[in-house]
Amino acid sequence: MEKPNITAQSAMRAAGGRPAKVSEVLELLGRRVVTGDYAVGETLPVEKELIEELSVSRTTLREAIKTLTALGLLEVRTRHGTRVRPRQDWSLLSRDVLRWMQPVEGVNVELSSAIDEAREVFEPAACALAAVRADRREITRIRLAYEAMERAAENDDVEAAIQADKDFHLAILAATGNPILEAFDTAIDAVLGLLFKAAIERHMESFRKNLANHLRVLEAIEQRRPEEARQAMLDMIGFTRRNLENYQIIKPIS
Amino acid sequence: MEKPNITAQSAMRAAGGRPAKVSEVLELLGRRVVTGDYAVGETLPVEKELIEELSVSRTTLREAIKTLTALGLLEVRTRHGTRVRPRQDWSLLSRDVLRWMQPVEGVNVELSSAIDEAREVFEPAACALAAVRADRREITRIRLAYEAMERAAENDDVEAAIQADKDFHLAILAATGNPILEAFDTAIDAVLGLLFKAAIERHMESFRKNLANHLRVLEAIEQRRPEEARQAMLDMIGFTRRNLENYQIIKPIS
DNA sequence: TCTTGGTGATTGGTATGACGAATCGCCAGC
DNA sequence: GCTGGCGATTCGTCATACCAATCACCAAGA
Repeated sequence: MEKPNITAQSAMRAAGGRPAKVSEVLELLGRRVVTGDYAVGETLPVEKELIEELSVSRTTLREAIKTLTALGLLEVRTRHGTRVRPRQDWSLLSRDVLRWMQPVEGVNVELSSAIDEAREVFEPAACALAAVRADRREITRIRLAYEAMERAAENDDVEAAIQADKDFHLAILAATGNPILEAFDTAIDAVLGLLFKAAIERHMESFRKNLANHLRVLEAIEQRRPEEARQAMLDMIGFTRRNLENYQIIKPIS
Repeated sequence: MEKPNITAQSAMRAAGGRPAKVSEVLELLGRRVVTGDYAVGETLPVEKELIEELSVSRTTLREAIKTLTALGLLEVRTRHGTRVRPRQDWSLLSRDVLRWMQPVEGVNVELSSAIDEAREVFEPAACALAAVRADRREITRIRLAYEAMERAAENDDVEAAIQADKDFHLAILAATGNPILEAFDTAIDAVLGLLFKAAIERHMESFRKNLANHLRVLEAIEQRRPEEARQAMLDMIGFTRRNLENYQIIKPIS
């Protein structure tokens, strides 16, 4: 049902229960980079200093840095040190990077707005594709997510509502059969949780009102009507956008 | 002008000129995973065996595996070994992963089709956004790329044509001001090269015919007409798609 | 016979120390 | 002042060791 979601976050505890050191270092350095603690273009302290500051072995430090390099945050050159790469090279669709970019409390309005704008681009198209290509299994998954939303609405269960809403969108993405579009699911998964949580907690009623939009999407996909599905998703995102703007979780379109 | 493009590929040679060992191991293991040499869900040989097979130290092997883990290809659990994660978790927008997924000769039709389909989704939208938001600098970059395309057409310079065409599309993406959309530039950069190369080499004339489409996009952006820009890009992609289909570089829409 | 408990082997996680290669900065000599 | 070289710096790689968690196996006891 759920994918493993192996991220630094979830991997932070080794089987035993103690936090894994590499993950700790990764989290710390990753956050320092995205928060600008180490500015773009800046050179990080040399290995020796970081080892002393963090009290870890060189092995551990280097493994963490290898991960940050793979995520596009850092660039290591022999003898020149470790530097922060420009923002456009960061893997913004990585769970870890997205998490680091969100403040511990609240939301990153700039980033959330960008993701919401991207949703408006991808999700209607994904719906249209899903209406054409989804197999029975995938449609069932979408329907189950919708039904879970209905139950959550009845029970006033915020957590379940968020989860079901996310599942609904992820199921549609998965039904496009396009692996490139599916790559976007990380952003959906990582951020819709935040956005919806902020919105739903403020006003569960808006979640209920949005149920009808979801149902339209579902039915259009079931009936193999791509253009209706596209339009329904567009309407839904518009509805959501207005809510998010009202709560200042995202900023209005420029 | 050009971004550093630090990938395993380019990092394969350390400053000296000798290939870096970690990168070699990374390339080898990465390709084994995406080619299915190590199947999804399968457990890789234990560290000791890989060390012996590849004749590298444990440090080197583990740093390579750390990178593959960050790219979503592998998952390491203490005492359980290293396993290949399901395909939908792979970072398809990473240069390295995309490269591994393309055969050494020719193109991966499935993947190329998916990327082309994704382009049709986000590039028209990117054009519309660029028409609204691009600043003078960004518009200049787009125009310069267009002019480079014209020169390449005059000179029958295939390499320059490919590069300029890529630049044109990347410049538009960069002008959206949306970092999430920009994240797809990796896919564009890594794959348009392949696609265009295959197409242009076969028939430079189609590249020339496509110039007018590019000009329409450029002018619409300069004149701040988002809907015209969107439509122009849609037309351009349709034109390209027909070519690619003819050459069986991608498969027809389902 | 089945369960329970221990015990050693396996496997990844971390720490250390060492050496190499490339490069930078400084200083001496021309 | 310029040039050449030498030492120091810094990352890349290697070898080894120990730890913790877990698994497979076996033996003792109910």
